[in-house]
Amino acid sequence: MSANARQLEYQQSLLYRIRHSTAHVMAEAVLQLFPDAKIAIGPAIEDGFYYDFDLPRALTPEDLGAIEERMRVILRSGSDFNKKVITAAEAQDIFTSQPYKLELIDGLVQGSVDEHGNPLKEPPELSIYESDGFVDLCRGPHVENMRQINEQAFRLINVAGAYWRGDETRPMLQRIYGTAWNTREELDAYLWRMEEARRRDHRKLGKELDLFSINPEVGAGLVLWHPNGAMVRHLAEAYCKDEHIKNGYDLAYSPHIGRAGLWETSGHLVWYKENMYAPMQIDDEAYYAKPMNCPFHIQIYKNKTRSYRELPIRIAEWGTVYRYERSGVLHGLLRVRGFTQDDAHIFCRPDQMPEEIDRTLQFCLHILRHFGLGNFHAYLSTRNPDKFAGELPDWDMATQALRQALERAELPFDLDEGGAAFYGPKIDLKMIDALGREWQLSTIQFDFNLSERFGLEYTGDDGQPHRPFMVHRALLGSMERFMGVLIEHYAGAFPVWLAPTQAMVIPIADRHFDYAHLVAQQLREAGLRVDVDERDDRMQAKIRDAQNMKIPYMLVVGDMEAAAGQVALRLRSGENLGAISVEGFLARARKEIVELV
RNA sequence: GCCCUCAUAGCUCAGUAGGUAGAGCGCGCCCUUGGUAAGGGCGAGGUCAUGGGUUCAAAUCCCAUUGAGGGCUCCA
Repeated sequence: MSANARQLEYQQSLLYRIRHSTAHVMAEAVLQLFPDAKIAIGPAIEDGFYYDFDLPRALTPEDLGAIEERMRVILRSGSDFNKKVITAAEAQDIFTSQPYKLELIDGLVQGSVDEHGNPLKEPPELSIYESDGFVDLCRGPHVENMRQINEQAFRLINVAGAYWRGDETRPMLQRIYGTAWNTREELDAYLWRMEEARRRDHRKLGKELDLFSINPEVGAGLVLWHPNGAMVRHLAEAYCKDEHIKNGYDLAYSPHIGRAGLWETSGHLVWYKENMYAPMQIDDEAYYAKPMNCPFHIQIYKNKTRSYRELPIRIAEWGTVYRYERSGVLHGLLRVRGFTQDDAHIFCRPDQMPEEIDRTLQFCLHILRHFGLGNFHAYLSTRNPDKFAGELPDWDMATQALRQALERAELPFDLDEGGAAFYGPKIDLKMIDALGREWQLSTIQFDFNLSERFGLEYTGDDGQPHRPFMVHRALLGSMERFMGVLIEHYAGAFPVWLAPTQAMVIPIADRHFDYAHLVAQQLREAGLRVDVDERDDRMQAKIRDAQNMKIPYMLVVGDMEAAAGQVALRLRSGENLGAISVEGFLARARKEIVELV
C-alpha cells in the first residue's frame, strides 16, 4: 500500500475521529483556562493530534497537566458532537473574536485555500461542530459523543512553536501535541514504543557505543568519527565500493574546493548560493567549498571527447560536501553541515537510458537490502509545468523510465506530481528513523540543466555530436545520514559483518591472558576483529560490558578451555553455547558473516 | 532563522529560600584470581558552557553569545 492509500484508510477510521475530537476537547479546555486565547487549527495526525493557539503567555509543562485535567472534566459531560452547515455570513458572525478562524473562513469562501493555505478546486461547504458549548469551524468528521473518547487513553505530549499557516513571516503560535487511543492499554503501548525509540536514538547509541561525536569546539553539524564508528563506516563503504566496481562504475576523487567560475557555469552561485559557504581567496581568485560533486565529475567526463561506444560512463565518488544548513535544522547525524555522499553521475545515450535507470534502481535496492533495510517509502517526482529546464520529450522519456523501473521492481510509490526539481524528474527513497520521521537516503535524478550548461557531448555513430542523458544518483545518500539510520535500524547491534569488534576474548583470571592472546591472534589471522579484555575485573563484569557494547561474540577462556584448545562461546543475546573449538567458532563466525546475521 | 526548554566531573544526574559543589559509573593505585550481566578499598578529577549585569555574596536572579533538545520553516 502506498503512503497515500494508508493515509486515506486512516482518515476513515474511528481512531482518526477520536483524535480529531480530542483536539476539540483540548481547545475547549485551553479556552476555559485562557479565555483570551485565539484558536487556529487542530487536526488529527499520525498517533495523535495537535491544536495551535495564540496565547498571552508561553505554556509550561505544568500547564499541560492542568489542561489534561480540564479535558477529563469536559469529557465527563458526555456531550454530543453536533454538526451544523452554515453560511459564510453566519460563520463570520460566530467567530468575530477569533481572527484566525475569520482568515480561514475568508480563505474557504474565496474558494482558494484550505486550512493549511493549500489551493482548493472549489469552495467547500462550511460547517461547525458544537460540543459542550465549544464551537469550532470544522469539516469533521468527529465521534458522535464524548463518551467515545476514553479519558484514560490520551496524553498531552509537548508544546512547540509553529508558524501560522506554516509561513515563517506570520505569527508564531503555540502548538500542543497530544496522543489519543482507543484504550489505556493502547496508550501505554504507544508510550512504551516512544520510550523504546528513545533508547535506539542514534545520538544516544552513538555516545554509548563510542561511535561518533559532534563537538561544539569543532562546529555544529560537523561529525567526528571515533574508531568504532569509523570502522562501521569503513566496512559499509568498502562493501559499497566493491559492489560499484562490480557493477560497472569507475571510481573518482575530486577536491573539496573549486574556483568561482566553475560554480558560475554550473549555476550553483545563482540558485544554490545561500547553501554555500563564503569563498576563500587564493591568488586573487575566489574558491568555494563544494556543496555538490557534479561539476567535478562533469569535468572528468569532458576531459576528452567521448564516443557513443564508451557510454554509459558511470563516475562514482565518496565525495565530501559542505552545505550551510540553518542552525535549527541540524539533527545528530541525520542533518549535518559536512557530509560524504556515495555520489555517482551516469552519462548515457538515450537508447540506453531506460535500461540504465532500471539497473540503477535494482542496484540501489540490492545495496539497501544488504544492510537489512527494506522499510522505506518510494516517491516519484514529476515535472513542474511552470519551471523546468530541458526539452519536453526528454522529460517524458525520463519520467516514463523512472516509473517503469519502479513498477518492474514492484515498489509501491507515491507520485509527487510537479514535485521534481526544475532540472529533472527523480525517484527518492526515504527511510523512517526511530522516532518515525522520514529521511531521504536514495535518490536517482535526471539533470537536464547541467548537461546543457556544461555542453556535454558524445560523438554518435553518425559522427555528429549528441547530448547524453545525465543521471545523478546517491544510494545511501550520505554516509552520515545513512549511519544514523543504520544505527537506529539495528539499535546499535550491528550484524557480525559490520560490528566494529566482532569478538571479545574474556580471560577468567590473569593466568589465562597468554591463552587469550593466542586465541585472539589466531582469529585475527583468520580476518576477525577481536579484542582481549585484560582489565582487572571479574569475568561477570567483562561479560556485562561486552554485552552492553553489543559485541556479537564473547569468548570466555579459563583453565578448561586453555587445556582443551577451546573457547566458551556466549552470544550478545545472552545465550551461552558452552565450549567449542577455536576452529568450530571460526566456522560459525564465517558462516554468520556471510549470512549477514 | 523562528518559538519554547535546557547546559553542573569523561558519562548519567542531585544541588528545592542566592552564602563559592555532591552521588553513581568511568579513570588511577592497592587488595582480590573470581566460570556466564557490576568483588572490595583508597585516590585524582569541576574557572557550575562563555561574556556581561544585579547583589555584601550568583551554579542559583537578569541580559547577550555559543551549543543542545522538541517543533515550525527550510532541505532546488
